[in-house]
Parts: sequence; C-alpha cells; structure tokens
Amino acid sequence: MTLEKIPNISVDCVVFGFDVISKSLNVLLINRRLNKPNKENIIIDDYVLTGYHIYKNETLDDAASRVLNELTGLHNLYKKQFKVFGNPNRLMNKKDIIWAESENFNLRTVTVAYYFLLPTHEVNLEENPYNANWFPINNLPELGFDHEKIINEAYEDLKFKSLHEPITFELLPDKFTIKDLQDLYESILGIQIDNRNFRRKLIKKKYIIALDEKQTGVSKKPAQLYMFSRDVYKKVYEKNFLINI
Amino acid sequence: MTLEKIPNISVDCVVFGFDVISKSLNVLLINRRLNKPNKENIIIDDYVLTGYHIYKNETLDDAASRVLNELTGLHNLYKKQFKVFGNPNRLMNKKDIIWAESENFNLRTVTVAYYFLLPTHEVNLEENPYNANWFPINNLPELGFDHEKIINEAYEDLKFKSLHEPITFELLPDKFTIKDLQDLYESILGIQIDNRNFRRKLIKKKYIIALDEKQTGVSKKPAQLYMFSRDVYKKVYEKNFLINI
DNA sequence: AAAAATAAGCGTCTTTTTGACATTTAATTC
DNA sequence: GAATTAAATGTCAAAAAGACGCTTATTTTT
Repeated sequence: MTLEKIPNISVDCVVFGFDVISKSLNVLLINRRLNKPNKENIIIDDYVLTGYHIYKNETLDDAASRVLNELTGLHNLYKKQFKVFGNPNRLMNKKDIIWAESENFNLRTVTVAYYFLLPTHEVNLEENPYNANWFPINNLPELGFDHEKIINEAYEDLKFKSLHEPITFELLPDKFTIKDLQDLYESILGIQIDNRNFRRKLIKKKYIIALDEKQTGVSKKPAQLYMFSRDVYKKVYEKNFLINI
Repeated sequence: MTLEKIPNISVDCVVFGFDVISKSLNVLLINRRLNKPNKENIIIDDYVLTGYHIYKNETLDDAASRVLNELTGLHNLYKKQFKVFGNPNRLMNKKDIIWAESENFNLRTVTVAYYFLLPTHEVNLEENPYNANWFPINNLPELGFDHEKIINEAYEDLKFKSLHEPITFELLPDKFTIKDLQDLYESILGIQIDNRNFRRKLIKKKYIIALDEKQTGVSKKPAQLYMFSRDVYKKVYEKNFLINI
C-alpha cells in the first residue's frame, strides 16, 4: 500500500466513552502544543481530536479505523461517519494558521468526521503515545481547529440516535445492569428518568437478556447483569415500522 | 469568488421527489452519454446523479445547493448531507474510466453526497438543461459511477428518518390531505397502513393543522386539506425524550 | 331527480404502553 | 441481628396502538 497522503482530505475521530463508575460521558482528546522556536513561550496549548490525512489507496473508513487504532490500540469499535466539514475558512483562526505552517498542511482541508463509541475503561491511557485524556462532554477544555463544532455536532447526532437506535450498548461493557443503562441515558440526554418505569420498559425487551450472573464487589445488594443481543434486535425490528413523529 | 475547482472533491445530489398523483417516490436522474469519436457507436448511455466539483472558496453546502439549483432552478429545498463516498476504487469500472478520461477528472475523487426532498411537480422538466427525468426508486435505470450505491444509501437514510423526523412534509405540497401523507409513508416504507388508525394518529398531532379548505377538481368527496407547522413541531418536541429502541 | 359508486371520515372495542407513584427485597456493614 | 441502602417489584389511571365496521359527502350514471 502506498503511503502517499492526499493533501486536502483528512479524517477526524470523536471518541465517546462512557465511564460507568463516574457516570460521565467523555470525549478522548489529545494535547496540541507548540513552542516558539528558540524560546520557551508556548504559543499553542490546547486540545484536539485525533485525525490524519487519508492515504492514496485507503478507504475513508480504513483511515478512521487506522487513526483510532493508533490512538487507542483498539479495533472493531462502533464507528459512525456522521458529517463532513469542509468550509473554506474552517481552519482560519490564528493558532490554526500557525499550526498549519509548522505541520505543513493545506488550510483548505476537508475532513470526514467519525465518532466512535466505547466504555472508557477499554482504553489504557497509561502508556498512550499521544498522552490522550478523557474530558466530560459538558466540561471540555479549549479546543483547536473547529473541533468544538465537530464534537458538538457528533454529540447532537449521538443524542438523537440514542433515542431511536440501540447504540447505547456500545458505550457499556458487555455485561451491564439496568441501572448502568439508565445512568447512560441520563448522561447522554441530560435528563432524569424514573427508575421504575425505565426498568419495566427495558426489561421487557427481548434483546436485553438477563445473564446467570450478578454484580460482584459491590457493597450493597448486587444487581442482575444483562447483555444486549444484536441478533434478536434485528429480528424484532425488521418488521417494525412505528411512525414516531 | 474564485471559480477554481478542487480536483478531487465533489458533491453529488440525490433528488427525491414524491408524485402525489401516481403515489410514487422518485429520483431525478440525468442521462450520461458518450459516442465513440468519429463513429456512431454509443459507448456510454446510462444515468447518473447530478454533481460537480467544489470551488476553492465554496462551502460544501453551497456547492450542493448550486448543483441543485442548476438542475432544477430551485432554492431552499430540504437538504441533507448524508454520507461521503471516497473508496479508492469507487470509479474503477470500465465506463467510468472512459468517462473520466473524456471529462478529465480525477479517479480518486471523494464525493460528498446530499439528498434533497421535494414534491415532483415543483420541478419543470420541460426546458430542463440536463434533460433530467424522474425514475421510481423501485425501478431505476442502469446507473453510472457508484450512483446506485449512493441512491440506495440515501434511500435507507430517508426510510429510517421518515419514522422519526418530520421530513415527509418536505415531499408534499404545502397543502396536503391525510391520505396523501399516508400514500407517502406507504411508498417510502413499502408497507400497507390502516387508514383509520393512521388518520386518528396524525390528526391528533398539534403540528398538523386543518385548513379552511378542501380539495378541488376531484371526482369524489373532496378531502380536507392540512398543513404542517414546523414551529409547533419544535415546541412539542423540544422536551420529548421518548426512548424508542 | 333518484340511484349507484366511491373515497373521506368517524366510531368502537381490546390490548399495550406510558406516567406517576409506594413498597418490598436482598445484600453489606455496623 | 439491626441498620442501611440500592435493587427490584407492584398498582392504578391515562394515553396510544391495533384491528375492525360503519356512515357521510360528493360525483357520476341512469
């Protein structure tokens, strides 16, 4: 495979992680830092998504997966190509221009934005090559390029999708409790949900399957663990056309 | 504005139109034809979406709107940027290679695909510069490039969205009957819907507003006309978080 | 002018789902 | 073994969905 870059097309990856312990929906970001040559003054110190140019013989999906793998070491996560950002002036603020010069890239780069979903604990940040860190979606640091916009649009898409598609399970471990799922919805949507109605509704779903297993290591009544079955989900929904507008 | 093209980035437009009379969901396509030089043999004769390269100082959305306007003469239609197609081999079949040579464009072009929604009768095909024509989504002609794939993905997106977002109204005239709306859902989803339950459900919606007007020119009992209010819809749904998975 | 034809539109009954709440149960910790 | 607390189950009323039958208003035909 040729490793020649296409100069004006990139991918950017919004990595969403849900932390079951702190009940926080997070985004994985890396630090962008630039010192003035020969001086100690830091002229850029903010955070950005990971991204990279695509190679000449590479699909967009492969480019996104490659970037994600370099960041997290992981493969086969839920991946959604949700929007392209290509305004001529999307990288025209001062810091971005300086950065583009130092990194030698095209200011009119069109970036294909993806988001990935996973439980935060699946990423080992200890030996992370990019010094990546999780930030709560509601408390993001200063962001470079147009990445705040990209993250916000990804979040809006995630919010909406969480109401209609079974993507929440991608943010949870394989075995989860109904409470975990409720916490997750509350985090994503920023609302409070009645636990009794939520349980009743979700437990009834055929694709949410009770395991022969309970939580361990908790200091209260341990909760029942469940799994999500994508196969059952597909069977249930292939004939479901409930118009819900 | 500079009219210099970016050689490897384009937009393609899937134009969906609903024909209330024939109850058919259609796609607007143009003919792609190439004759062998100095001979009468037609070597390419198929159909494609309209699309074009983006200009250096143009946003992607503007490029899509420009292409659509050139095709239909229309502005301000519902527009959705739904996916990017950028596989290295997406234009690698024989006809596409021949075409790319004759038109002098880059085979590794990444195209940002949009779909537009409108009632078919809003487009005047009589004096159309591209000789565009409507084709039923379920009976498409032979398509060039990867446009069959693009159309199918647009259709899948439209299908899903029609269940959860009020986009169907974009495909109908401002004044429509409940039956029109039902016909449209049946066409999009390929299902039969009970008219009594459908009516009851839809008429109850606050954002579907009965007008002081009935159909004219019909040879049976004329139906009540309704309009859709986007403003009312927003008010109803800004606090609605019904999890529907 | 009356009858036939037909699409629009209303009604009923049952089942399922939702929304708002109260209480019981099973585990750990003191 | 009592206290604590999160998990889990239960109740009741209102709303929505699903499966049907029937009436009504208009045009067309006779």
